[in-house]
Amino acid sequence: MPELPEVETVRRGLAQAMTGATFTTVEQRRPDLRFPFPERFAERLDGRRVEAVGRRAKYLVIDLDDGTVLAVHLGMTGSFRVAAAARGTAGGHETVPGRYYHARGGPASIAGSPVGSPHDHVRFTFDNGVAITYNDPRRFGFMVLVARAAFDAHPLFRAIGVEPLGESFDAATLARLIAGRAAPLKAALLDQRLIAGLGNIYVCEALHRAGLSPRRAAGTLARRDGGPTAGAVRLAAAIRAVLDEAVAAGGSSLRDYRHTDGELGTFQHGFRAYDREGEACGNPGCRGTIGRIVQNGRSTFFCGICQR
DNA sequence: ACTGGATCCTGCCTGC
DNA sequence: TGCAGGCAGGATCCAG
Repeated sequence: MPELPEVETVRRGLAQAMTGATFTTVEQRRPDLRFPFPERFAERLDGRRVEAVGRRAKYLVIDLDDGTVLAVHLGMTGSFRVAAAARGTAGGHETVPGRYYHARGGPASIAGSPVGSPHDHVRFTFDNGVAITYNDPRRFGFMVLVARAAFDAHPLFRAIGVEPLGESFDAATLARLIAGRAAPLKAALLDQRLIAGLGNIYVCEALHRAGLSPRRAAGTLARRDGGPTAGAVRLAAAIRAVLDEAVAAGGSSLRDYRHTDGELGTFQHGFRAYDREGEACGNPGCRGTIGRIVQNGRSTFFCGICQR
């Protein structure tokens, strides 16, 4: 689900709501998500103050005042909803997360019930009056507690690759990462050990913008001396551009993704390839049509005419 | 080294 | 109308 732009949007919402606040209640409604919750999860959070809400790849990284990090992965369908502190009267009850939305249609339902969805798995409350609920129908998400000092060495995080919006990501870095690789570009860009945070949507979009075939061997974007080809320069720029634009739009809303305040991201309207099978390729001067193939079990959308 | 497939889950959409 | 099957933003594991 959520790829880098969606996780970054969630991060901003959580940072606004919980930075500086102290956990007063942690209600854990089932023993596991994708993995079991950490031992004594609620007790270990209770009374802790949130120092910062960060992001690494597709993980939310919440630093606590005792040197512990609460790291959260949203999987495919995880979401947080923030119910604001009771300043003013916003209707008396909060809306409920986890409603499903059609990819192209409007909301299937907006009205919330005060009871809560069966997929609300964790509810945090804070001393500033904020309540934050984690909802995850498919339960591919998970939460872990890690000592800050051990974070970089943790098995989940030690192999994570470069941040594509970070200063160190450029064409030269991209070329170095994929030099010598025979795997298709699509697979290489989805590999979190190389570049962290891209998923199916933004890989399709970046390759389309760069005019590169998802089937092409990744290593062909590195010159023999390891430097970037013109294609690598285009791809690095396309990755950064599409992520920047998506973050600015608050991410893409398909099915169940929403901001922590319930608003929808709008970048799905900016898709040029993803989920546009049969539609005209929008690249300048190209008269091709977007097609769909399956690579590594995932749909790839691309134009066979201008993506070489 | 890479690919394909299965797996963890639930729910929506399509087609029969 | 019902129901089975396919598919979905992630990620890991295994066999070949």
